[in-house]
This record gives sequence, structure tokens and C-alpha cells, in this order.
Amino acid sequence: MDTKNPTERYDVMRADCPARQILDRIADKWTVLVILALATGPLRFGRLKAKVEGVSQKMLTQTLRGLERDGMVDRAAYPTVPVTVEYALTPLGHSLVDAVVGLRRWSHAHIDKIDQARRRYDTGKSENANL
Amino acid sequence: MDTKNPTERYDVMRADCPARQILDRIADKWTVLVILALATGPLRFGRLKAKVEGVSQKMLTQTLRGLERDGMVDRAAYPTVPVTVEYALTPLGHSLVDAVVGLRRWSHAHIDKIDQARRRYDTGKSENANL
DNA sequence: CAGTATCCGCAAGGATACTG
DNA sequence: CAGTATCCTTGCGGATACTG
Repeated sequence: MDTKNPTERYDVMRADCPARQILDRIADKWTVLVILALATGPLRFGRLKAKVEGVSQKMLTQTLRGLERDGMVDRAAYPTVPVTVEYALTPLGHSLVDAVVGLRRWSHAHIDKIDQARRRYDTGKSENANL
Repeated sequence: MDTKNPTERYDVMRADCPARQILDRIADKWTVLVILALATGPLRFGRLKAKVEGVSQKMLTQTLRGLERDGMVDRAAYPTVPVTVEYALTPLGHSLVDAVVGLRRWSHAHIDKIDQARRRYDTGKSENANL
């Protein structure tokens, strides 16, 4: 299953490993949601903000800048008036889509199980509180 | 590629969707690292803390409690002296391993590309600063 | 060993106002 | 429209001390 990789050049468990820095970035909720939102095609800033419910304009800008810097998102500004800006995944960004879709699919598939586990855990705790 | 799912019962883009809450949890750096660390087998608290470099005891405890509550990690305490506590993935936790391994694999595979993109982005910015 | 409890600094992140 | 700049609050997360 390739979960160990003791002979690899990089080890994500190491605090100073470059792979760790990358994981820190992509294991971020807004990053994941933006990637998913752009997976189906380019979007302008406003539409993107509307699609990713709950994101503030500040966090969206910040996330997009980070993804742009890492070469995963392309920013295209058209000199209309008012200005039009479109964001699109680069090939690098697209290569990440499968992985994040995996996360989303897992979330969808296990909502019920997790809800059950939470209820079991919480009732267990409150029962203990009565002892 | 199943990136849209307009007819699905849940939509992760919605702020109040249960799937969003789950994604918020698993799209977290410590969660991902703990899942990876336990993927190869159970670990005691101390060994786990050593393996996941950089995690504080507080964040590790917090992350483990969250995962335990969601039914993804099992906590077993043995009445030795001093006490021995072992953490292991549940079947539910194991079912998430493939997805997070995907993230790690992607990170490993694209370190160089991202480094290049960053240098390009940063030098581009500083050149613009001279205009 | 494996925690819990507490304090505290600092940065994430929201709200608002302003600009090309 | 798509930002940037600013202020300000919240809580993440580290450090430390204490317990079964």
C-alpha cells in the first residue's frame, strides 16, 4: 500500500522536509475547496467566492495568491471596465484534483458513520460524568 | 471524473453541509500526519509524538481526541505502571488512509515543480517592483 | 508514561473602508 | 469587479506546571 517509504528521499514526518511544507499547504480547508471549485472550469473572483460558501474575500484572495505562487492556479486579468479576472487550474493544479476529490468522496461516503461515532462518544462521556 | 455531483444529497461547497464539517477536520495538517503515522500500525503516545515531528503534546492529544470521537482511532489503555496507552486506526480510519496517502504521494512527486514555480513567481514580483 | 490544566503570545481570519 | 489596506477580535497552539 506504500504507506512507509523508509528509503525515500523525502519523509513527510520530518519537520524540515519540503514535502511537509507542501502538505501543510494542501491540507488546508480553503485550499481544498478552491481546488474543487476550479476543477470543473475557470471562474471569476466573484463567482468563485459565491461558490465556496463561507469564505471571506480576504481568505479567498490569500488562498488564490498562495496557489498562484505554487504554480497551481493561473490568474488572467482582462482590461475590461470594470476589470475581469479569471482563475483557472494549471496542469499542476489539475494533477492535484484526483487527490482532493478522494477526500471529498470519502467525506460524503462516511458522513453517517461519523455521526454515529460522535453520538456514541458523546453519550459515553456524559454517562461517565454520572458515575 | 466526478468532480461536480449536482444531484448529490450533500454538497461540500455549502457551508452547512455535514460533508463540509468532515472535510474541515480531515483537511488539517496534524490530522493527516497522525493518520499517516498510524497507517503502518498502532503506536503509543510517546512514539507517535516522536514520529510526527514538530507536533506539541497538546495538539497531538487534541487531534487524537477528535479522531477518537469521529470513530477513526481507537484508544487502548493498559493498567501497567506507568500506564501504557496505544492508539490504532479503526476500520473507518483505515478507509481514509488511501486518500491521505494520495496527498502525500502528490506532495512528494511535485516538490521540484512547486519550488520552481515559487522562484519564478518571487523573481517576477521583485522585477515588477523595479518598474 | 500519558496525560490535564493554565497561562499567554501571536497570527489567522473577519469586518470595514477605500481604490484602479 | 476585484482587489488592497487597516483595524480588531478570536482562538490556535506553544510552554510550563502538575497528576494518576
